[in-house]
Amino acid sequence: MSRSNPRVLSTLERAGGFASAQEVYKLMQREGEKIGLTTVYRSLQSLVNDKIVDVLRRDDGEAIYRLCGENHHHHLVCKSCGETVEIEGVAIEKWAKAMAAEHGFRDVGHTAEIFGLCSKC
Amino acid sequence: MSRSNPRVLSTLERAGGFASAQEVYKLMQREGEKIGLTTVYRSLQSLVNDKIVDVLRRDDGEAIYRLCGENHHHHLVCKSCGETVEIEGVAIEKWAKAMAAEHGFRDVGHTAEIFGLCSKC
DNA sequence: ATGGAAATGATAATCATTTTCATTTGTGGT
DNA sequence: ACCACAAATGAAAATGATTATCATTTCCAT
Ligand SMILES: [Mn+2]
Ligand SMILES: [Mn+2]
Ligand SMILES: [Zn+2]
Ligand SMILES: [Zn+2]
Repeated sequence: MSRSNPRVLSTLERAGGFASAQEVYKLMQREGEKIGLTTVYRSLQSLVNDKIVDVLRRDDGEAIYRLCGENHHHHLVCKSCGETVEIEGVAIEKWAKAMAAEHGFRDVGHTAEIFGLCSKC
Repeated sequence: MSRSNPRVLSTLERAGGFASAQEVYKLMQREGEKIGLTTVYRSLQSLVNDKIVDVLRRDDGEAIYRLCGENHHHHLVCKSCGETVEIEGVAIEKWAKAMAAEHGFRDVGHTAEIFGLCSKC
């Protein structure tokens, strides 16, 4: 495994919201940064692995990345326009713990996403 | 636009759960059905359009389809041995609806998985 | 300086999905 | 039956993101 190239993270920060690997790459090129597409992919994957960035998918399937808040949260995503709301999951946390306990599981993590149509769509 | 080939829907029903276009296609071939991959894609898209089928994406980006309204469940998976328990998610259902309402989302679906170590591992 | 490990990036390979387009099939009128 | 025309079909090629290879470069500890 490789470590994340700091310039990739810096570019993603500057990008503001979500950006795909291809977009981050093009951005860096426009700004004169010398970097390979492969390294951009590797760095973003590494950042996701370290839970420093979130990854989701556009409707067309392209993966998009964005800086993640430091606390654990879940997502409410619009299927149509991609608008994303980070939501709290107190109920989910309890549910996950209860289910794990009930079936004798330990060291559990969980994933939970809600998707639908936002008010604008 | 084209209409959905009924054999595709029938196959997706028989698959029971999620299945990708490629999987539906292979399933039909194995069962001796004569159909083209293109028609499978077109039919699934049409079914999604008509809200007869839900579509979401696997981690690897492949689109997976399932019948709408099919009573879904969630999974508790052991990271070590792979043992899987199907669990109820009443708390999750409520949480998803509440979050959606709070943020003005409609027609929402959700995914939720719990993973950890089972009692044997 | 030197050797090995890690990082890099150009290139090729993968693979799901979409596009083309020629052919087949269905339908309705005569 | 015959014809005209629209819809459906599917083989083949194109697309495009992501991943795998692998030779080269950069780091780093000794
Ligand atoms: Mn997030
Ligand atoms: Mn549920
Ligand atoms: Zn929206
Ligand atoms: Zn186990």
